[in-house]
Amino acid sequence: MNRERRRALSCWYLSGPTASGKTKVGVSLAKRIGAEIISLDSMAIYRDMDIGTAKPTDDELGGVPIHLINIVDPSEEYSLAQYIKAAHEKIDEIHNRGKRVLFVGGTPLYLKGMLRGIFEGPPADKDFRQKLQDKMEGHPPELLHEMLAKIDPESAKKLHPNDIRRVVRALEVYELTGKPISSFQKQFDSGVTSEECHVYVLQWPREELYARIEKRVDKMMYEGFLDEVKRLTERKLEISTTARQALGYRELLDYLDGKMKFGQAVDLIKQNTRNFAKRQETWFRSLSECRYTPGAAPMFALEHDEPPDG
RNA sequence: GGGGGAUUUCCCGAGCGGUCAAAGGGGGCAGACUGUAAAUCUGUUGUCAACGACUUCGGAGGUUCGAAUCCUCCAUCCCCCA
Repeated sequence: MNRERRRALSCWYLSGPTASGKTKVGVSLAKRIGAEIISLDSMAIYRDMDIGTAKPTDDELGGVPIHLINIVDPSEEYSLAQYIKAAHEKIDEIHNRGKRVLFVGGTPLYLKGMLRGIFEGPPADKDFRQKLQDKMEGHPPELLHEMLAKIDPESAKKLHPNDIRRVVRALEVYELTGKPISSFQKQFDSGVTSEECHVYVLQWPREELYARIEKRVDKMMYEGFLDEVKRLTERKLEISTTARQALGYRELLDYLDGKMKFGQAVDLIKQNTRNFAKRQETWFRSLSECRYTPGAAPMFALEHDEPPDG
């Protein structure tokens, strides 16, 4: 196990699907263990996107420091690798201050990136992707997959021909490094057990979770979510593709573009959020590090579960 | 009061005598996922002792070797003329 991974595993984590109550529980947990919070959220990194990302307010934080929110402008793209790098820097900073680190958030890919590490690969290459797209003009998507099968049969076998994004990335990595992406990805498969780390996942019965989501979306609308999105569209800078795919924002953006009625947009936000929550849960199930705790009454058994040093 | 149209599996919606447990979409459920991830992709979805059987297409009858598809009556909804 390398140094990065050891460092990541020395931190505490609180995750769970959207609307599971992570912020509230996270803040109280942070206070109990003397931690600063690092947000584990792919959208809260954006400034000016507050209501829709359910960013914690100063009031909710009650003085607990939080990091990696409001660090990029909505016009900028952002990626997994950037997050992981920034997070590791933050961990060092906080540890040097003699505090513990508690990650709080619901982006499972980022969670896995912390827990299992990521591979040092080349960033996305827009030119390459553009060229590939031009080349594919008029050809069936299976052709890409066939191309991949020739250079990296292992990845091709794992990827569905329709999974164009991943097929393209695999092709891209090969083009840029001369090595198949499958040769980089081997290390992430095995994780430590939940007893060996502090990764907590808030859990709710599905029905209750869905009801909480509905309620929360209504609350966001009441708090002025639409105005927040309007303000975003009034800026000079275009909203980046990463930022505009945030739940709620994309539906409201479509509404403002006249693509649907307001009520439809709100219903869609609820629906898409429910689907997302379900996908998050699939992730948690796949990570051996996760320890479940009931969202309604999380218990952290601090007395006989001493946190690791550092 | 008269004329016309509709009723399909959780929802929307195809089907118009056999190849129909019934296209497609939505939803549900499950899975994948490492530089777009709150994204993207995949599988599954009547029941069962399940390569076969059984029950479904508003209800009840009928025609036919055979019906979700044709006929009759009933129910509900919609439209048009009064």
